[in-house]
Amino acid sequence: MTYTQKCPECGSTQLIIHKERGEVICKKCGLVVEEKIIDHSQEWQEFDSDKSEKRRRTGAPLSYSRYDMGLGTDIGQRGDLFQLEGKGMSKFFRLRKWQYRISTAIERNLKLALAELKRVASYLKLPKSVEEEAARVYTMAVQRGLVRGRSMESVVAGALYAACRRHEVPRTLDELSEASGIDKKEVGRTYRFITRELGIRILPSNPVDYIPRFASALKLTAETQSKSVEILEMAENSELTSGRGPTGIAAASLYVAALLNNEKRTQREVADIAGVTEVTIRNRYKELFTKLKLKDKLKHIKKIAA
DNA sequence: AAGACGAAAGTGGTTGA
DNA sequence: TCAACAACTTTCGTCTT
Repeated sequence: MTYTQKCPECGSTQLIIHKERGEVICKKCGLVVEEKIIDHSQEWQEFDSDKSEKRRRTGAPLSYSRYDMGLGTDIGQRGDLFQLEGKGMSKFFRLRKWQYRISTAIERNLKLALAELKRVASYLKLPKSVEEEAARVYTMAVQRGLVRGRSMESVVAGALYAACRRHEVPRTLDELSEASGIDKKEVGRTYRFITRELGIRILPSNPVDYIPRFASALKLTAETQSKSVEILEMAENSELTSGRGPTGIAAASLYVAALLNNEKRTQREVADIAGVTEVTIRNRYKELFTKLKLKDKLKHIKKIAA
């Protein structure tokens, strides 16, 4: 999908389309250009090219929030039985019994898991699309028997984390951990496990995605927010971001931006919101200073203030 | 007194043999 | 499977406002 509009505020053409929020946001100045956009894209995922061609928009949409997407198939009880006798008959009954057992086991599991998933998702105020994605991931995990040996809750948390990352509405591992009551390490472990097993590729999370949330939690102005995005881009160009924790970088750039805009927040405050320590912020923004030569700028501003 | 700073030691995860 | 390694945290003492 392309978006060719210009930002009416600053004229920038760098507009970000946020499907889950239904908003178009200017990357430069943070202005919400358009909101409550209707998502016209198809709501299902495609597994292979063969099936995707057969998809038609008829009937109720497929939903991964339902354990069998409303499309279960059972081995029948009557009708085609008359052709079988003896061995065939007993085999048939055995199959039916197992199918019943397996499907009820999976169903029970999914029922519980999806309820848990719903709870955690709403606790974190996650958009519906992420919830669906997580449900899909979880369903695949169950079908592949990846839940065995792991607690259901931790797999749910892992699936949610993966879904968040994919939809670029990042929540930190800490937040997932707090919402689900699962140890942070455990969430990370199962997250890595299921994404590896299911072959889900995830882009490394972008620090910019954290900025709006952190900024609003710190009650910073929009100017500061876009300032920090600016700093973030400069940092990225100077190769300062690779290999570092995205939250730390986001926190540091916010801290610096707040300083530059005379909206000073203590390192402690920023650190708490971002879920990193003050030390990390110090290290990051020390790097920002030396590499980006922000030092002079800051001194300049201080002089004006004094 | 609170915040900022930095050194040093410890932790969990990744990588490469 | 193990050791080396980088990033990050914890802790604590010192400096600045």
